[in-house]
Amino acid sequence: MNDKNVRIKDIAQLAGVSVGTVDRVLHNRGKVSPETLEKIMGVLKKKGYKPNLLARTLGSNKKFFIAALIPDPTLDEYWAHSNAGITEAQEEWSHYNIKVGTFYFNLYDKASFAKLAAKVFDSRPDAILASPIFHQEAMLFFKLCSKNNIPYIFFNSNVPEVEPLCFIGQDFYQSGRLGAELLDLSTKASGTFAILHIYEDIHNAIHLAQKEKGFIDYFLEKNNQGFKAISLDYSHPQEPSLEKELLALLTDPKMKGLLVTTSKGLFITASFLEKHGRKDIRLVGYDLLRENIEYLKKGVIDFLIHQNPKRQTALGISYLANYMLFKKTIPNTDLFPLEIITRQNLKTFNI
Amino acid sequence: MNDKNVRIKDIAQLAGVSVGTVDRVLHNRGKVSPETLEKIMGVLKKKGYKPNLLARTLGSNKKFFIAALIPDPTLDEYWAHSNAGITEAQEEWSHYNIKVGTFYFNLYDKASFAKLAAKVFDSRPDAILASPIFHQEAMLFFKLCSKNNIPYIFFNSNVPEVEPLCFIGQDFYQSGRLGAELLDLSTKASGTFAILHIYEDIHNAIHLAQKEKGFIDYFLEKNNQGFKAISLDYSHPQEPSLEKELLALLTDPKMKGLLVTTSKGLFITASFLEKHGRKDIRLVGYDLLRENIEYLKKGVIDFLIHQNPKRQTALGISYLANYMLFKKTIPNTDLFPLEIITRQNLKTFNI
DNA sequence: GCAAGCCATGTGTGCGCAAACATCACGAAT
DNA sequence: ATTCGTGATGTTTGCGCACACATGGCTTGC
Repeated sequence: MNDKNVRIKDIAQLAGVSVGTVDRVLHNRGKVSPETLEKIMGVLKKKGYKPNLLARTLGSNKKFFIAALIPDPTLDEYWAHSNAGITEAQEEWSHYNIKVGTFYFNLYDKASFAKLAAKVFDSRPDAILASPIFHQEAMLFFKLCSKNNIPYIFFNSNVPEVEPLCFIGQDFYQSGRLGAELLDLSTKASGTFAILHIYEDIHNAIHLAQKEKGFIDYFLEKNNQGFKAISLDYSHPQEPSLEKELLALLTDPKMKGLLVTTSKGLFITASFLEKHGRKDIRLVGYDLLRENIEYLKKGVIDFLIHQNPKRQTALGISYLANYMLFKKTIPNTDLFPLEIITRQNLKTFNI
Repeated sequence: MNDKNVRIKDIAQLAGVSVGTVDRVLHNRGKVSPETLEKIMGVLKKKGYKPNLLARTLGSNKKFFIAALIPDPTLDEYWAHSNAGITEAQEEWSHYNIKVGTFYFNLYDKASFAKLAAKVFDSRPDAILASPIFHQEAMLFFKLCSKNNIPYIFFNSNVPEVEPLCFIGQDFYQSGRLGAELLDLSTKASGTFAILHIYEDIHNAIHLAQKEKGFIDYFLEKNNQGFKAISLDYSHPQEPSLEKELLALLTDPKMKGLLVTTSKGLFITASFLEKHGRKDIRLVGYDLLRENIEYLKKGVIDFLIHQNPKRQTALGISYLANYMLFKKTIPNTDLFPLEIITRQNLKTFNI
């Protein structure tokens, strides 16, 4: 085969037409007779034409604007990581005429989501990356985007009803199973295991339910071996009452381990366990937040499951850029590996 | 600030010179008077000029050739993954005038490495990605490359003496510590733990030593709690003798867990444990090879540590491409996270 | 029968840059 | 004084493509 790249010019020459006609074929701009169309298509396929993407983006002097709609990173450490991923990707794609604008809503305030969504719409973005944590509000907004042909990718949580271009996140069911397994492996004895939902807001109820199902299923499969799994909800935790309830929970001498589904609930539980000196109870939870890391190092938390929020958003921007710039097809869903963090591999994740 | 990108033309205009002069400054091509140089530098800094990398690579119609020197992927599943990463990256960068040529040497044959290295050199590559598993031979060859100003990146193993542009791999010491920790966590009792080196060839002796040190150190820190760590070498394993030796090892009733440092040694050990029904001994090892995955699923292996060979090579190519194309600075070393694989998160790594 | 319209196709320009090429002034050598 | 070299600078071309624009023939309608 010929080593040189085939250009539009070459195709035109081989088909006996001008570059303009080839261009029309490549972009479906019509006004091409069926015969020449067929001829050009033939040559195109035969020579395996691949557009030079550099020249393409250079030539079409388009600017793209991506709006990122995420919770305020200053209010929550987890979202700060998401935000960092956006910043990183922004940097990376700035060369390609891609600009990213961030819109931060209040994690605890549905109304602020709706308000910001309106702002996003007003900014006339070419695409949107969002964490649609308020289901109803998100559904409304992204239906509107759909109508206006604005593509969007979701990360962290999904709203499948509005069919995003892609969902980037984790398999929560499997995540619950993993949590269960880690407790199981690190105890190697039958007993009672609990999954705790400690949250201040309801927006991630769906995740929690899925995690719970995975957790329960895992132990159900071991049912005949004396394992018992229980699930407990602590919404809107006021410190004193929560502590009393947790204490009640731990009166069960068979209690072997806890999986805490929310990252903040985790370090609350950890502090509790530490305070009461319950070293015999294994503790597993989510996310590399500062306090969780501290408790992991101390040995109060045994395993952390990492969601890689930074990579989620960076990939989201990257996908959108590729989609718009290069018409790349992107996967319908991209579920990240469930990464297990312990004391010994923590630093290798250099957070 | 002005929204528009500043171009060379703009800089030239502001400095009252022509684009040619600015170009000379940007590329250190000399022939610029000190005054104009200073003036241009000033404008450059003031306007924060950033070259349009698309236009740059388009304009300088350079082709780059990267040679990848790795063990024959058909002889070993681990290296097949490395090779897959190269293929993937090749695809990704083909648009940017970057071509990758692969050179496969025999993993068990130093001479073939030297021979292939010569071929690599003859191909006059602009850069090299290599796994320098034969220390001496690699040292010789890359000294030559160094003299000829051919940049190179190492992955998997390192030869720091020849100062590669970057080393991509894992922290083997920490990896040994992690292996120890996983055994420790999944037994929660004092006893004897062994690190086993089972290998057919000596080339990765350095890794093994580092892993061993980490392993031993971990348990040393627990010494007062009745932990004991031993290390055993089984080079050139002939199945019968190896089995006998392993059997001898397991007569110690206190034996709680094994860390096997080589991926092939791992499934040999697993088959042995399975055969003798030693379910009480925890087994930890390396790499997502087909057989290891089987034993993980069966529960014979408890944890696998993933080295992500595919991502190592893909990143290596990516680094070299960025280095040559965009003059991007790349890190001196990039140590990958130590990823822990269990039955429950295995599928989320979609190997 | 001739202008208007339209379809199929060809041509030109610019994206931002690298690099070859051109100019020009000034001083040294003949 | 004329030539030549050289350092400093300006000008042009082309990379491969998108897209606006131009052309030219052929069909309509009156």
